[in-house]
Amino acid sequence: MIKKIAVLPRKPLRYRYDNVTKQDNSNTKAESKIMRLSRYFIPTIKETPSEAQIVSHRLMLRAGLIRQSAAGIYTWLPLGLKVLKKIENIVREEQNRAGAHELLMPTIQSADLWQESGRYDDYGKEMLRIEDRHGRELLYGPTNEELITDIFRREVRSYRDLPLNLYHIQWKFRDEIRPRFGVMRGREFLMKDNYSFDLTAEEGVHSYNAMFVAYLRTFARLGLRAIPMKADTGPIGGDLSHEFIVLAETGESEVFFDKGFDAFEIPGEDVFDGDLQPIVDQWTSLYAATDEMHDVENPGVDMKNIQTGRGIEVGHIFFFGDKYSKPMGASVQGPEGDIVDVQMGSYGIGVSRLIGGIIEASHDDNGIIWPESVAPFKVGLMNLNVKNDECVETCDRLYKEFTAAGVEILYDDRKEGAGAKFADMDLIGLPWQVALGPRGLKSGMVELKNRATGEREEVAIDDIVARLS
RNA sequence: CGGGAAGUAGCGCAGCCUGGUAGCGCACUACACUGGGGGUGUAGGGGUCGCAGGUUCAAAUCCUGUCUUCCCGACCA
Repeated sequence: MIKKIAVLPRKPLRYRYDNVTKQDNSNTKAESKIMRLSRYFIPTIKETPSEAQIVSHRLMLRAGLIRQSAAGIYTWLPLGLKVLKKIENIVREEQNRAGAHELLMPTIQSADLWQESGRYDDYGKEMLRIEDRHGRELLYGPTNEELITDIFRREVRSYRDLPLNLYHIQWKFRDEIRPRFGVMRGREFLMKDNYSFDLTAEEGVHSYNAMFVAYLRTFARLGLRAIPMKADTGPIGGDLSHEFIVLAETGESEVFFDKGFDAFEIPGEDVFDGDLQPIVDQWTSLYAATDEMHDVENPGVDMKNIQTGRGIEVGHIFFFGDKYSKPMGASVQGPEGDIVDVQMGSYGIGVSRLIGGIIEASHDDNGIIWPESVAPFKVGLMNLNVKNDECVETCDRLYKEFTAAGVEILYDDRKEGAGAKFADMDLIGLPWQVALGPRGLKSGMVELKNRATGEREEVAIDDIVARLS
């Protein structure tokens, strides 16, 4: 049988790059045209979805951040994805600052490595196992110790290459018996995990300390109050381990911590060159424990100084020495020519879970209250009357000016009533709301509202862009 | 995995007990009015009742199986 094949013209294909390269590729400008709510995609829900039990899950569905795809598996809608990326970036910046290097390991792993470490059988049903067309055993990675150790042992031979700290931000899958609480306890989740390699235990502790400090800074930048608590090292093992617990009234577990934490300062960004031990010593000097570790009968501490609250675990750091390096042969040649098993630590932050944590810690009856650092947009501009030409013109102008000033702005130009716009804007939770209607137009003022405090003030139309830039 | 519930329009639900033309509210579409806190009216569109099998003249409704989702517990970033 002869198939007719379309013959391509002989003329060489020539792409015109000029038009593309001349464009301004800055995010703000590229996005500016679509940040009109009438053209954007934020499907908000007025009613409470029945399956969502906790406030962050409800608000994430209502504000159009996520939609459930299967139990514990979610699609990230544009607004949710924007927040996720912002969190991811803050995590990334602080990791880089602390000296870690980013790479990206795959989600699908071969079973071989896991058989070598012995965890293929140990991990149990929580690990999602897959078979490819050739019958090879694969798995969707629940964590990456095996892979990273394999990379390390293949590429690193000498103590001169140490210390080394590698991280990635990648989707993981753990087939939880019972996923719940939306993104807080999903099966698929985005996690930053990293692994430090050092020659000696002392240097390993230094790497641990760097991560400890990086975590303090990361959570603070996310607008969270996180307290490091001594953790049960559990199956991962090791001597040194802390959980970072974010305080939120609706947290999953009860926590007990010394009032003295209130006075501690978050380390500055230049601390990594110096000795970190005093910082870690300070933050670990006071009592702090989750209900698992806290003995109510015999707390071993004067409860008069202890406050209780609820918290959500958002990070966990471990130093476990040669627990994995020894069985997997991750060693280097030391300065004396001897072969030394490296000292390892691993450090995790639940990036997707953090969105839930942030909302749990920051919301009210009307919706989400984003900390400015992770807000999907800084400002929401509302045209309260789209039938009024002058309103439209003025709002369009403000929108352009905000965009030109580099302010991340969402412009509600929909043909909705004012009430609907206010309600959606509160639900979405942008830090600043700018409302302009015919009434304000007459006096030359817009209403500026701070979402967090609820404070409103009149600001001259001509001043508002500068005010929020 | 143990215990408990639920699958009917995009969302929230009624109808099932007692089998007989598939409903309500919100959302959606069109038009008009309204225009500073989810406004009003008129007219519309949309559902093989999770799936499969069985009983019956007839099944959303009764029976069996199955899948999915949610809640409580043990587990966990």
